[in-house]
Amino acid sequence: MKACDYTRDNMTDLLRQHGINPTHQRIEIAYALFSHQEHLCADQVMAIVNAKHSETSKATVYNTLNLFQEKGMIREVIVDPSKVFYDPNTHPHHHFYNIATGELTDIDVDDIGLTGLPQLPPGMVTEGVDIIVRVRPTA
Amino acid sequence: MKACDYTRDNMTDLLRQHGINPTHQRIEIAYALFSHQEHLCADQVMAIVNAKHSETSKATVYNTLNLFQEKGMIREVIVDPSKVFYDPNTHPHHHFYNIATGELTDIDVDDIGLTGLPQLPPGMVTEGVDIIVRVRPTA
DNA sequence: CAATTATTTGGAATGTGTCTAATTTGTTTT
DNA sequence: AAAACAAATTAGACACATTCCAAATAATTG
Ligand SMILES: [Mn+2]
Ligand SMILES: [Mn+2]
Ligand SMILES: [Zn+2]
Ligand SMILES: [Zn+2]
Repeated sequence: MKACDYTRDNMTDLLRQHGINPTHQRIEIAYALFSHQEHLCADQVMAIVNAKHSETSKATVYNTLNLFQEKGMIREVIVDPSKVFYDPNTHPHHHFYNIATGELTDIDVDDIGLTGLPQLPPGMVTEGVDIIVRVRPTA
Repeated sequence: MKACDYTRDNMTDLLRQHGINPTHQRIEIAYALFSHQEHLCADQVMAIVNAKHSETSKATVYNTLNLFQEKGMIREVIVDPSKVFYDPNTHPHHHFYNIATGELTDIDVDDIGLTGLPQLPPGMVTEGVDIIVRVRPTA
């Protein structure tokens, strides 16, 4: 799917596909995340959605991002102790994290090989593997 | 160094080795982290240090943990959006994160192999690579 | 000892994120 | 369509980790 394919109508379908009732606010929040194709935190989403006229409350932005995540429509990225980033890319992938700017960049999981992880204790299952490469501009 | 080798006297040396002036509070905080050999967050450190009589303020705990980290004596682990964990193990290594209990377990870096990381853009250097394996008890 | 510097401290402030009870919106029933 | 019911949104209070600040203490220097 190309970036220009992320229309509000497509967001409505996407929401339905994830069993989420499409409302004005939910469509706008989904559109903010998917049309930008970026890793955004809650207050950035809020700023985008309310850019013209204030339309969506803080509570709804947080409720909705958590709902999207529970339904598997987006993913959380934990790299910054002060805020959560939300990622519209739910395919398995990893991240470069620019510690100077806070910018996140995807790393395709097909490219990388990871071996030698110790066996899990019995009764444990892997929920996911996150690789974060912290980078910074040369001093 | 064995666990029983972490005495308060050794902490004094360790602090000096990192260019940190050893004070009562700094020695206690270092001792809390190194003698436990665990991943602790700020309020756990505070609880340990003040277990008997309240001796160290919240501000000092935070100041000191940040100082230790800047001087490379300990390391931050970012896995939980609500709090930072501090790790007395500064050797390169990775982590299991039990999302049910919040417990962190080290993974030795010698055991694992990681290949295929894309080349960095020019002017960028890698500061570190963190691999976090999120695990949970079988449903 | 006096002066200076380093460290610690309580408490206020900041910033994310959650909670709650009231309102609005949407849907179903009669 | 009006009433009843359910779902979603909202403002603002709240919680909590962390930082900030200016005053108090402690340690060092001359
Ligand atoms: Mn969440
Ligand atoms: Mn920090
Ligand atoms: Zn991503
Ligand atoms: Zn560790």
